[in-house]
Amino acid sequence: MFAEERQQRILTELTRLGRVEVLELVKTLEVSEDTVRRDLKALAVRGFLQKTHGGAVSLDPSRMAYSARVDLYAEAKTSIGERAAELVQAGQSVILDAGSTVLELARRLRVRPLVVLTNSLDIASVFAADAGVKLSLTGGEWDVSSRYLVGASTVASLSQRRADWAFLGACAFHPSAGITSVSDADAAVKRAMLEAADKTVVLADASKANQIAPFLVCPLERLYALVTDDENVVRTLEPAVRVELTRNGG
Amino acid sequence: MFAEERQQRILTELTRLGRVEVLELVKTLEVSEDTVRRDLKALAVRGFLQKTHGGAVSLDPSRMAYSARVDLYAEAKTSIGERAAELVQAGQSVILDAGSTVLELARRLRVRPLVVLTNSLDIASVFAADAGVKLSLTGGEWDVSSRYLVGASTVASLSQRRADWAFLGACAFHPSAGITSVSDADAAVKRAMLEAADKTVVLADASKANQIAPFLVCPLERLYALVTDDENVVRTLEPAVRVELTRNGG
DNA sequence: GTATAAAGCGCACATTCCAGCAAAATCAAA
DNA sequence: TTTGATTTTGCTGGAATGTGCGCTTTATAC
Repeated sequence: MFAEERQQRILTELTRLGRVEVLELVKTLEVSEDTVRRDLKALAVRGFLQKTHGGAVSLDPSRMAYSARVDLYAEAKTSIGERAAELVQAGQSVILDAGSTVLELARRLRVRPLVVLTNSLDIASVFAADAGVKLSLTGGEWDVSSRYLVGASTVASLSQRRADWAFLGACAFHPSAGITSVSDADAAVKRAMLEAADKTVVLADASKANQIAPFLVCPLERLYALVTDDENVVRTLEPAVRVELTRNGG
Repeated sequence: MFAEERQQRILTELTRLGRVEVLELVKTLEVSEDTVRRDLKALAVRGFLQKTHGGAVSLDPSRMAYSARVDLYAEAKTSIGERAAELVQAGQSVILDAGSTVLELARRLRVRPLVVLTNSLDIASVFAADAGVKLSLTGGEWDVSSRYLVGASTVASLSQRRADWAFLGACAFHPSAGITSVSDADAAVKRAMLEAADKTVVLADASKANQIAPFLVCPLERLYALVTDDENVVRTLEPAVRVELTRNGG
């Protein structure tokens, strides 16, 4: 049995039960403990599971906590958020999409006063105790796995607002296909945010580059800018859209 | 059971109830006190909770104030929430007003499946990771001091929904003046909740009895029941409204 | 104040992990 | 097939980690 086959079976077991033990896998796969540990280590590095003493647990958001999820692009997200935060000036109003990259932006938005409208509970809680921020939430139905509010109610509350900026996150983007999303409902919310804002900025790390998802949000030309950490993006996307590179990138 | 799994369960319990006790966890997790304390310490270092003598409390900025606040009526609120939770059956839909008493109710709502609509971020976060609950939020503007969403947007999103129950909290109530609120905007939201629900229940500890605030929510006759811990309320309010007492199961 | 409960510390025991090594398997080309 | 380089696997001993126990210190309650 090849290493790839073993690791595949480990992942299957993991999604089925949410946890695996080294000694169990030794019996099931008929290999030594070391081999199992090496497999688990390899899978952990690739972000497929969380190692523990004696085994591993799933980092599926539904099985494990959101906070325990490891993020391979954490560094990129931080620098992207930092760069995007520089765009906003005191007294302006911003619409913040859900997503970990936008959450980083929210944490780095230091200017006050500020008007914030978001569909993310995580982002809302960043500002919840801040008297310098006028915070609003869109209504909507809570998506447990993606942790955002979506639906007709979300779109409706966005349609009655105006803002200086909209910051969208976690999209797929592509030179010709533009900004796309994996979810119909998410795309609708993003479009509503875009409509409500004067200028729209998309935040996306390198993993989102040259990807196409089924549901169109908007063409690249519609954006004010795209903030990323990937140098190659500048070549492929400009001049269709202004690309802001993070510090280390350019 | 791996340490990660234990800590995960501690966090789940913590977001649900806002607090955990070492001795309870010892029984639940079937490990020694030392192990529980080590888990709590590890989680505290990572910033997931605040250790206390005998357990831990949630460090969520929203709950911090709650747990740190000296609340003379904490016990009453717990028992009121517990009593009110008994009214709800699996599969029903509930509208939950903001407020510490209703938050206690939310924590004790164990039946699933459940449909929840609320204007409180604190209550929303109780259900945010629960796949058995279909959670929605009203939109609206965030009130920093009272910690709820209010405004035209809140009322509008309520007007498009129906629910089996509405649970309102933190009102003033009076035999002749009925249910009243100190805030115009809050009263409007409460009225909208009342309109959207089949049956409305008001949760109020003894401190709210015989009080009159400037803005009318509804007369007592409009309610399905009022849940309180104050025995005197039965005499003064019945038969205008059905009163559910916590102590003796009235 | 004292009594009681909880927290912290060091220890021992068991388990798990890891680095290095050598054997075995795999592959590429002569 | 043979040869040699590379990868994978299993083994061994030492290091690290997790857990529970007894003890002392500290905090809370009365």
